[in-house]
Amino acid sequence: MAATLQTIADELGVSRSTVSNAYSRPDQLSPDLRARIFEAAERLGYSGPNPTARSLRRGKVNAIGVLLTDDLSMAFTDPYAVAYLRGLAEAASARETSLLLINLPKDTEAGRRVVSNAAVDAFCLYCVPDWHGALELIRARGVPIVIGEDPNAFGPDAGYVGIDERSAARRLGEHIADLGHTDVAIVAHWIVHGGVTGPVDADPDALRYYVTGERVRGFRDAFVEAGLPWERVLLINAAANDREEGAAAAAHALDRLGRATAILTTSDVLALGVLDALRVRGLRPGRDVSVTGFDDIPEAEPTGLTTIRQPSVERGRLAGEILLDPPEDPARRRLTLPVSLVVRATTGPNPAKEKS
Amino acid sequence: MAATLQTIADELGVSRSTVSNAYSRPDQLSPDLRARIFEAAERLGYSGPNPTARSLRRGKVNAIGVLLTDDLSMAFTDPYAVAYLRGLAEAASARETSLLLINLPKDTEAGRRVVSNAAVDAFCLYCVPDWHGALELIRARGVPIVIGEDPNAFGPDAGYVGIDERSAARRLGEHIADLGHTDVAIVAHWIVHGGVTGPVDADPDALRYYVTGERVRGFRDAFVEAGLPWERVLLINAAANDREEGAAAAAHALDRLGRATAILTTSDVLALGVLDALRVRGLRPGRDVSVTGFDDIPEAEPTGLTTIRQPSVERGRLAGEILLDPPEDPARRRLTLPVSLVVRATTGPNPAKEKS
DNA sequence: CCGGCGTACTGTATCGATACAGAAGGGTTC
DNA sequence: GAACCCTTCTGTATCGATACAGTACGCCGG
Repeated sequence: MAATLQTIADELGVSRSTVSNAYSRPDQLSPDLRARIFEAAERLGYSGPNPTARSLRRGKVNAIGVLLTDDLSMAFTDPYAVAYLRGLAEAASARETSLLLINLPKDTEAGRRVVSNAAVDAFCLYCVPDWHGALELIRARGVPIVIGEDPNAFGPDAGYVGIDERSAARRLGEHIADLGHTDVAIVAHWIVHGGVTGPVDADPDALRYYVTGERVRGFRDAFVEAGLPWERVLLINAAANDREEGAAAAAHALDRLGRATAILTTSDVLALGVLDALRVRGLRPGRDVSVTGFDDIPEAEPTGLTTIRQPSVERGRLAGEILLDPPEDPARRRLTLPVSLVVRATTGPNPAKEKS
Repeated sequence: MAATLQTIADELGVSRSTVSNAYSRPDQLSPDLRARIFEAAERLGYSGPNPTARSLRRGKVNAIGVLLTDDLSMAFTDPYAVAYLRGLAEAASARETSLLLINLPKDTEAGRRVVSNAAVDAFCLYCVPDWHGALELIRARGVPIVIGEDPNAFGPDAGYVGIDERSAARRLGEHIADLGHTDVAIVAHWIVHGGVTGPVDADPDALRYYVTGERVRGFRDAFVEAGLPWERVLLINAAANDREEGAAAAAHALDRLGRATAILTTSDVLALGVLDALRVRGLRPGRDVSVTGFDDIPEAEPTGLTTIRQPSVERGRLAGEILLDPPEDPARRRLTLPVSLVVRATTGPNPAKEKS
């Protein structure tokens, strides 16, 4: 039988309230009595108020829920996710709040149980597949939410910290078009969910995964404006957002007649894989084949990768701040952050044109 | 005023217990009534039992606490930590349990508050500095604990999943000694806590940080046995366990008269930094200077790093299993896992001897 | 017609704390 | 000496659920 406030109260012949005050409101009792309470607590093996009971009474648990999809290694492995979580953890930590990492199982019923049982003050959704059934339950929980992707996923009540994915991608597309490339491939994660890595024929307006959809549409915007027919663009699905899949996807663009001279990707990690594929084939990035990424992860700079720089850590930090110190002004709970195009060595003029 | 079980009960004229059963024990009521309860819940905006109240009553919160030191980026950035956390998350997730990442602030008082407020069923300590004041509070909480480093830190009641750090390091030391090296430097993290990167004069028997202490002592064991006087070994402190500090530390061993021909490190990450430092100076790893790591992180293999392979993911997974499904047999709650020496290209014979 | 049993639901105690109104006691002020 | 205040503590209501014993009732066998 573990000691509770009452145990200590009985031991000293004071009220339970007083013992509670000793821990939570030291100004409400004399220092002398407080010291005696702590001494008795120590003696009886009481280590302070039960966090669960306290949370119930206070209506606050000091935790933010972070949902991870079934592939949870990504949360720790993907450099963008790592940066985002770091920002979030910083904001939370500054407010004495912890992060509850919730792994969302594939099984919907189990997913609902896990979400229902999560004692949190708020949820931060930063890359949950939009189609997962547990999302609706999260909204029903009625706790504050910040999302990091589709600004419309949860309606205007949810906070939002994101970037203009589409126009950012468009800038990459324009850069490639300006360099004269006409044989272009796009390597994108989750064009089709649950699919394999390889070329797909998909309508950019009908992609389910928001981020990929917007980025692909942004690429198309640029190409269409540059007069490059969309039908000529090779769309390649990557089954996972990692380096290996990036390399595997690139193979489909490189080992064919009419090899692509430019490969755009939806993330730096995929782009690094594409570069691996080039290296294996003895192709020079930026000369034989141009490659672009997205995110500007730390590895992008030493690699010379042309990419979009986005404030990943900042996105996480701001999400945390919006959840824990919600700004009065609703407009300040929905932020679109600026990005910039970083041109490095992996992009260059279309070699086919140079010759002519 | 949010809806509770009582709201639903009143609406339908049934008892609160019955509504509770609808959610938690479907076999206790007729399917028909259960459906009506869910319908009413939907209508009144009730999203299921409050997790905090449920946790209080059940005495279980379905969460494992993971403490991170103030430098929390490490938890996401350090490859060993990432692997460990992944294993832990897998074990937890399989049991519908979440991970509560608790950032331990530098300020001891705030640290105690955060630990006290953490609603968890168990704690997993995998790299908390041994000297942090909040540790004692964790033990006082009386919840199950598994530690991943110093097996004696919490007494025999705590679970333990680790490796024999000292004998593992000894094998690296023997390997280096066998190759004939006599000018040896050791780059180690946290030889002195809060210190700067650079040579230090420290007694291996008096190091506070357990892992570093054991590994350094293991190196010494090997050297002493090989007849290499410990006084000749250059000990270099790395202020952080990252690549940059590894490179900075290596500079102290390379830019001096009587340059080291072998540099042992306490982690692969540091070793990668040492290799960076060699590259900058045009020195060939395994030829001009031998380098060893520790952990066998994914990057070690392509780099050709000689290191100790340890089961990082497995350590996390087993820790989670011990916490969530404690084996009856106490011996099975304290595991020392095997490691192996992986010799690759970064170690080779002492070039000074070859010449003669 | 009675005992026994299974199903469906109810009622109360309880988990371990905090909030808040109130009371006791001593000291000031006019 | 009455009115008032401050400090220090007390007592009760409450947070939102679950556990468990108990009740009501229909059904079956004998």
